[in-house]
This record gives sequence, structure tokens and C-alpha cells, in this order.
Amino acid sequence: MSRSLARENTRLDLSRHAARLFLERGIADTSGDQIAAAAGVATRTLWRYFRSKESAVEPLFAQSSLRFAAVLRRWPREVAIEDLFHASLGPDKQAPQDLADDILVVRLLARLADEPALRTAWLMSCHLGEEHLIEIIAERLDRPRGDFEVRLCAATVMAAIRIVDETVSLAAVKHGLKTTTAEVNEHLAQAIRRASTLPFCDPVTPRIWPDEKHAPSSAKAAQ
Amino acid sequence: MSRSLARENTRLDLSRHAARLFLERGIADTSGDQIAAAAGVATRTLWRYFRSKESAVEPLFAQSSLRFAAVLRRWPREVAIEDLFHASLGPDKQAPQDLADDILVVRLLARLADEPALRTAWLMSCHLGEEHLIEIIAERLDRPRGDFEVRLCAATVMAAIRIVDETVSLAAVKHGLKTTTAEVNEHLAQAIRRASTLPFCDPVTPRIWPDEKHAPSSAKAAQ
DNA sequence: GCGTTACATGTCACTAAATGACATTGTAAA
DNA sequence: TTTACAATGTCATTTAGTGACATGTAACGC
Repeated sequence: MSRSLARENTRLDLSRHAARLFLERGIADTSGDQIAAAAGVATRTLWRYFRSKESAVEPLFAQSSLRFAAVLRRWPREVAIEDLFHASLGPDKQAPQDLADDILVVRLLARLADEPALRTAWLMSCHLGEEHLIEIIAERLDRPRGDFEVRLCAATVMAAIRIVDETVSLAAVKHGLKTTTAEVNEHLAQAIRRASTLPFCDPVTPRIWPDEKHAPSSAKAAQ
Repeated sequence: MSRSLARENTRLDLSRHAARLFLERGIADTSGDQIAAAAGVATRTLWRYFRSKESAVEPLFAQSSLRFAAVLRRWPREVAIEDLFHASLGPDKQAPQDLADDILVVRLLARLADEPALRTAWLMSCHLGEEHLIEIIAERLDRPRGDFEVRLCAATVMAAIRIVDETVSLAAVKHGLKTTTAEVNEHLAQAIRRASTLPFCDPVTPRIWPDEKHAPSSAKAAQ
């Protein structure tokens, strides 16, 4: 196993233990020592991985937004977002470990109102997701990554995703509402559609370039 | 002077000193002791006001988003957002202290890329602004505050404001671009318009109620 | 006016978070 | 094997942040 991959695993493992302990006793009553001990590493190692104990849950958040981003990156240009979600998002599409991680995330999100420190971690993860979205949208619309319009769209779309995540999590944990994946997908697609300031949700036809027949390569160069 | 008002002043004063020191030497090289000493209070007092030294800049952020929210709260229903901004936002409309605070904010925002701890504070302040927006939009559209549509719209609009703020600040500080207030206002209004998922930017006519002539009071009761 | 109350702040001891310095181990390539 | 390097462990140390209690001070009733 590659070195950096092993590091990522340690990181995630620490993150899972941190999340579990935070859920069991709250953040204030969980010490760095406890997290490290639970994961079976030295305390010093924990602080090598994280700048604060709250930020220890970020990899867990990042993990799930990364999986989501991965789906969007494989998004064929002629497919609408609803169809993409229908085809790619579902409990049967996920490894058991990922499913367990998602449950942890949902339970954490349900506590945002009580734990301000948790929200900072969540918002930072959303910011990370926003940067993924910038790339995805820029790529899909053949626009440069620095484009203000692209950044704006990524920000509003990420905001929509965040609100849906928070709402669904709260409904599930606090009110015991069992929403089906299909419903969540529809909810999510609809929110993203409404939030998006650029038309990236619909099929996009590759730009037609006036001078050349084979545009894609030159499009990349133009960026 | 009322007690809680005095507290708010102390809070803001601490926040300004924290911001100045963070800008001068960076967050890592600024200690809680230094911030407290600069503001002329005991270190213990600083920790009574803030849960962490980074969060000490939040009141400064909150202050400026609160002033912005105050403008939106006085927004007549028959006025479009562009006209509101034109009439209410401008350097001549602000107290000198507020102007100085805004400059601090802009300089802080220009450093978000270097200082992750600063971004957490900024994002938390944006979250606060989002909650103000929920009230403002709900009020303007005669919808309940808990409405998902309202929350979604508030989140996307706040995202737009955030992106404009970050972009303008970065442009001003790093590239010395002097943008006029009129330009920023237009930029902001346009971004908000594109981001909004509900039609609150345009004049809204008070709802016509089937049974009554004088709707506003009953509308409030309905909420 | 005076005492009473409530609350903000100061002082100081203390816990917990986070870092620095250096030794040790494990793993990958030469 | 040996070398090399990155990750982790150990321990001392610094800095962030809290608890407990004393002190000051402004508002309130009398």
C-alpha cells in the first residue's frame, strides 16, 4: 500500500473515532487523548493530523462530499442531473463502510444547532466541496476556473446541497423521518436546479468552434 | 449607558484590536494575552467574550453584515433591490467608525487563502448573516421562517454576497483595484438577483387576502 | 442619602490543547 | 543488506482556555 494512502486511512480512522466520541459524550467532554487512544495512536500523532480536535471530523465530511464530487465528474454531457442521480446515487451503489460513514455524518449534522464547533468543521468542508464544484462546473461548461460566474454558481449550488443535507439530516434524526433515497435525490436535484446560476444541470452540447472540427483539445488550450 | 450595550462595545473593541494584530503579525504569532493587553482588559476577560482567539474577529464581520441586514429590513415592498442599494448604500451613508471597520474587514477577507482559521470565523459570520436573511426574505414574501424555500433562498443569496465580498476584497487589496461603491452595488445586486431562488428582489405587492381588506396584520398573525 | 443586589471584571491556580525536539520504527528502494 | 526517508512515539514545553473566588461598580428599593 502506498504511503500517502496509508496516511489517508489513518486520518479517516481517527476521524471516525472522533465523530463517534463526539456523538457519545459531546465535543467538550471528549479530549484529544481519548480520540487518539480510541484509534490506537499516540496523542502526538493526532495533533500531526489535525490542527484542532473539532477539525478531526472534517475528513469524514470531506469523504462524503468527495464521493459526491466523483459522481459529478463522471457526468456525461448529454445527461440531465436527475438522470445522473437516479443512475449513480443509491444505497446499493455504496460500500458498507461508506454507508456507515454517511450515517455518522447525518447524526453529526443533526447536532449543528447544539455544537457551534461542529458547524465550523462542517462549513469548512462545504468550502472544500465548493472548490470541487468550481472544477466540475467549469469543466462541464468549458469555462475557466477563475471565472466569477463559475465561482458564483458553485457557491450557490453548494449552499443548496448544504441546506438539503442539513434539512434531511435533522428530519431523519430528530423527527425520525425516513426519507427514501429516491426522494432525497429528487429533492437535491430540484434544489440544485433552482440554486444554479448557470445552466449546467441540463445536457450541454460541446461548444461548436468556428474554425475547427475537433474542438475539445483546443478548448482546453484556450483556458 | 445600558449594561448590555457596554458589553457589546467591549466586544467590538476587542474584535478590532484582534483584527489589527492578526493583520500585523498573523494569527499564529498573536496571543490572547496580546489582544487583551491591547484592548486594556484582563486576559480572562477575553476568554469570557470569545471561545477562541480566531473567533474574536467575528463581531467585526457580524457588525458589517448586521448593518447590511438593517438596510434590507427597511426595504419598502414597492422598491427593487437596485434602487434600495442606490439609495441606502454608500460611503457617505456611513459613520467614520463603520467605514474604518469595513476596511479592516476587507483586509481580513483578502487573507482568507493564507489563514484557514480566519475562514472559519468568516464562514460562521456568513451563517449568522444567512439567519438574518431568512427573516428578511420570509417577511418580504409573507412566508413562514421555517419554510424550506425561504431557507434555500437565504442560503444561496448569502453565498452570492459572500463571493462578491471575497472577490472585491481580494481585488482591492491584492491587485489594488479601486472599485467604486456604485460598481460594487451593481455587482452585488446582480449577483443576488441571479442567486435568489425566490422573487424577493423585485417589488412585491402585499398579498391580497380573500376575506379581508386590511391584510398586513392578519398576515403577521398567520405566520 | 444608604444598603442591597446583580453583574462585569480581575486574580490566580489549573486543565487541556497544541507544538518542538529528538529517538525509534517500519517500509521502500538501491 | 544497507541506506534513506517518512511516520510514529516519547517527553518536555508552550499556549489556549476554564474554574473558583475576590473585587469593583452601576442600577434599584428604601
